[in-house]
Amino acid sequence: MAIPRAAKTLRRTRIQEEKEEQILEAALDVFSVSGFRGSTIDQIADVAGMSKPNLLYYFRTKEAMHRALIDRVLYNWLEPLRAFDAEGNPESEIRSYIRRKLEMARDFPRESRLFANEMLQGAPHVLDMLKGPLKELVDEKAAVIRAWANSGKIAHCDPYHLIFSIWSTTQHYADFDVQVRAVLGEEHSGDGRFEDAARFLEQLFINGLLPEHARG
Amino acid sequence: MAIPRAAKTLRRTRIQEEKEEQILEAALDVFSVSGFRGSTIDQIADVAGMSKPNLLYYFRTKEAMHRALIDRVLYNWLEPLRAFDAEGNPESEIRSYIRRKLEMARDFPRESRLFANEMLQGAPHVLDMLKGPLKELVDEKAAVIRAWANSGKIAHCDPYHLIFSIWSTTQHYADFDVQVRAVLGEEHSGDGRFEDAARFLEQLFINGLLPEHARG
DNA sequence: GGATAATTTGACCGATTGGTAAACATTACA
DNA sequence: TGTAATGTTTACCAATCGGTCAAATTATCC
Repeated sequence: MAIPRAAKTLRRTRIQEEKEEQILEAALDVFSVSGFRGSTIDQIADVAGMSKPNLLYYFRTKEAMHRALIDRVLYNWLEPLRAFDAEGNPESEIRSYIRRKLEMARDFPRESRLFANEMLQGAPHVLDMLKGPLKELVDEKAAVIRAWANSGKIAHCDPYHLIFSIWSTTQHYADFDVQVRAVLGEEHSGDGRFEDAARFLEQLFINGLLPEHARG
Repeated sequence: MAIPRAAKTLRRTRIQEEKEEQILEAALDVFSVSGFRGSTIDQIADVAGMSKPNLLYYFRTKEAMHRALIDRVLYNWLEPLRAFDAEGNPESEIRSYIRRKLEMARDFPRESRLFANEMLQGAPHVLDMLKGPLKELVDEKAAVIRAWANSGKIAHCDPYHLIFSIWSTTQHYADFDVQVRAVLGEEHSGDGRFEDAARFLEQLFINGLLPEHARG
């Protein structure tokens, strides 16, 4: 007789690890394209290559699947911002933050779209995280940027909007990938496009933030 | 006896104009949040304050509603880019393009989210428009920007990525509004936030594109 | 006012939705 | 190897989905 699913968490079997992994991978595929409401359990089961009830054996509801997926993806998503270092040199810190965010957009576009979908819907599942941990992290990094500006290392600017603009420009290449491809033409895809974007954005932000005394 | 709906387009009555307007307004509300798949006709009918069959009297399918909505919204959406003037002065053209896009994000956030949703899903309903009219328009404006760079009026840069970055930074304030609000705190909403964003972005793009000879 | 066209509604349809129950199959472990 | 725990499947459910239909209502125009 099957044990009530609440007990499942007491000891995790090999099969549990594998199947949950498999399911979340499929869920990422589906949720990142259609959002929560637009995705169906059947779709996810299809992609995961298992039956719907089997899927529901591991995650009791669609909600639970979505929550598990977001939890698992969230931590890594904020890693680049966490790595942003107050002790470092502003130019190289900003440069490598842009690089890292751009690499994530290239290597984890589904994760980017998952969040974008969530934002468009008003962040019903992650609002607390935005107002809590995310805000705190951004506040901390904004203070760093402000200190750089005050000591003349970069131009005076609103650090929050600077962070927003790095987020938006880099994530754009994941979230609006279709549009970027349509406008540039298919020939400009792959690494060339990535390098062009990186070069442009670094130029934009580095020159855009050059301290006042460094301009003519 | 009701006339076949195909004949409806021959002569449009007052009621038709009003109701179609009412429906598209409601559809914008719903589609912009949940995307095409995630939205239901019942939801839209609810918001529009009319019965589902009545709604389907004006638009025969959900698809038809969505198409009509996108058609209606598209033209205005590209207006700022169309207004981008080759004859003008680069700095003021870029400045006012940013302004205009930011105003649209502020005044028409639902329209912005409608497109964002469409992009995330791979643009199933507007791909031809992206590859056709949009690409042509962007190609044209990119040539203008390139000419400005070649004549030393602005720094050399990839004009396509410049356009992408203006799109993404400005639309971010509509599409990721929840996140922006969560991070800035509710007190920083309204026009103050808009002005801060405009100031920051103008600074970023104007300084970021300052021609090489104008830097120290 | 009456005829006619346009609009609106309630009742309904088959397909799909999220989710369940229980029988069945497999695994882990003594 | 036996058996209890774990995993999988088939069949199913009520609710919701996109959409139809015919009857009822309202607007238009002579």
